[in-house]
Amino acid sequence: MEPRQGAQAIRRALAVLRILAAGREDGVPLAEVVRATGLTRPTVHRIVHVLIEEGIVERHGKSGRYAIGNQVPELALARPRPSRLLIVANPSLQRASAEIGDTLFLTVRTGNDTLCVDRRIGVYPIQVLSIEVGARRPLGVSSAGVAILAAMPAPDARKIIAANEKRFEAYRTDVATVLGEVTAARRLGYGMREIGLVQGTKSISTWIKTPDGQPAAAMTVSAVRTRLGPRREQEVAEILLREARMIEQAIGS
Amino acid sequence: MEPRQGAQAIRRALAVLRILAAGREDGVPLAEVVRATGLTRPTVHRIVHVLIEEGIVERHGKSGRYAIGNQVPELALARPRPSRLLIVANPSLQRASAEIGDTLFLTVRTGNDTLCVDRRIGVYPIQVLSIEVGARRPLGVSSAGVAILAAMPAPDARKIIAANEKRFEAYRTDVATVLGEVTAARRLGYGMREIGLVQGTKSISTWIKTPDGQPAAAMTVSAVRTRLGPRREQEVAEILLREARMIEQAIGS
DNA sequence: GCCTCTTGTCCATAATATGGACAAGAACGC
DNA sequence: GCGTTCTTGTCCATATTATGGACAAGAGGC
Repeated sequence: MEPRQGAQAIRRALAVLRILAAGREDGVPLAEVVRATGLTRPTVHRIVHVLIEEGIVERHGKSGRYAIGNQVPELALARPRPSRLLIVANPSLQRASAEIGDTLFLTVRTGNDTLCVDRRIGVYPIQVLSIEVGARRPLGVSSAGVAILAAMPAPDARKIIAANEKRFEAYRTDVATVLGEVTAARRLGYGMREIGLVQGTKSISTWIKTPDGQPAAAMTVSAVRTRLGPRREQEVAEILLREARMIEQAIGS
Repeated sequence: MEPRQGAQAIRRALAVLRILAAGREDGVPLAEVVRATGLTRPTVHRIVHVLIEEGIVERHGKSGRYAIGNQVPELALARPRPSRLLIVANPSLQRASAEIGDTLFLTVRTGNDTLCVDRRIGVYPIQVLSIEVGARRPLGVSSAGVAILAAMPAPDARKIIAANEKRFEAYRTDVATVLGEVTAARRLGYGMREIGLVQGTKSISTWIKTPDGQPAAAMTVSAVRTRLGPRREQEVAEILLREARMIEQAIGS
């Protein structure tokens, strides 16, 4: 798969779109897109404004930030069915959520990003709700991303981490830290972050591989840190690992 | 709004995507994309294959057809909320569906296309179900498209019809026919097709305008032709017109 | 007022996307 | 089998297109 050429502009436009997607409803300022993509400002400006004319991007009146526009969900309607993963993961999420009681996430890999595609609220009265379906982050900044990186061949993981370098700053991390976390996750057998993206939370993630051995998703539990001591971390990890293996089975069949 | 330049390739890629979206799950053969966009084959080929590498387009193994890929719904997750129109139209659709009993559609305009965004099945035992949420067609080939064209200034409508010319052939119609239907719809006050896209069906559509006077959507009833004689056509049209006005009110407030 | 941040625009230039021409595969008829 | 007519895929010289340095103009802080 040597990169086909003659379409630089299209690839750049898509890179811009993926950064804008990470900004969700609020959008992203132009300068941030410039930073994250490494493109020059005139180029990003031109791309973004053409995409606005085409209805693919919107500009928020007040803030001037750029966000994914209306036409993207319209194009998405061409694919009506929910993904196979979402269907086969459903019973596992149900079970694990009931057993654990804390917030559960299903996160997929898409390019160099993680994307939260499902969330289950548990029964415990304190729940970490900051991450929503649709949340998108560079691979490496969340425990789910660390888990997915840990499950792939080290050179591939390193490549992705290097590609995301420019975006790490916005999440207050860096290449060295991420590499360390990935190594730790490989040793542990699951991804973990003592300091979640939200203050005072802790997350545990297991990876889910497709039949060809590539990690495609992660299952994550997030809770206030005090609820995930060493003992309970072990318990939760075992449940997640068990369900992850079941989902892998279900994908295969 | 003079078209900004320096992004021909991006605009072309989007034109390709919109054609692919009309093909839904089944996708569209390359030759058809070439026809519909008016681009040359090498250009379309290059664009489509770059989009495949980027995950925006997929190729169906068996048929070799090209279709909207996984990443499009993934990008769409960045916009979680359903559109305002869908929310405010809900009670009207409910009411009209109950009153009429035949299948009801809500269709929006997106660029030069119509896009079905909601469908309600009625109580009558024979229902026209061939059009699904996500169905996308050139403006002019469905009664909803005719209604929307009829509700806009004649020069704008003519421009769109001309732009869609190359795509009409696939739907067995042409510019002259569409122009005739639009004129008829203007006179009637609603759009109508004695011969629906599906054999033996008939459709009636009313337009819905935004506060600025631009038609943004249409509400359609489709039924087997025998169920929509002149008398009932009148009745159904009155209900649709009443509800369309109510939706317009609701959008404004 | 000044400074620093952002976004927006211009235009000469180089690099990029273009499409004519050619090739190969698939489906059909005979 | 062979010819015909579809389709899709590839090459590469060319000119058109996208690029980005430089400059400008707002917006906000102090």
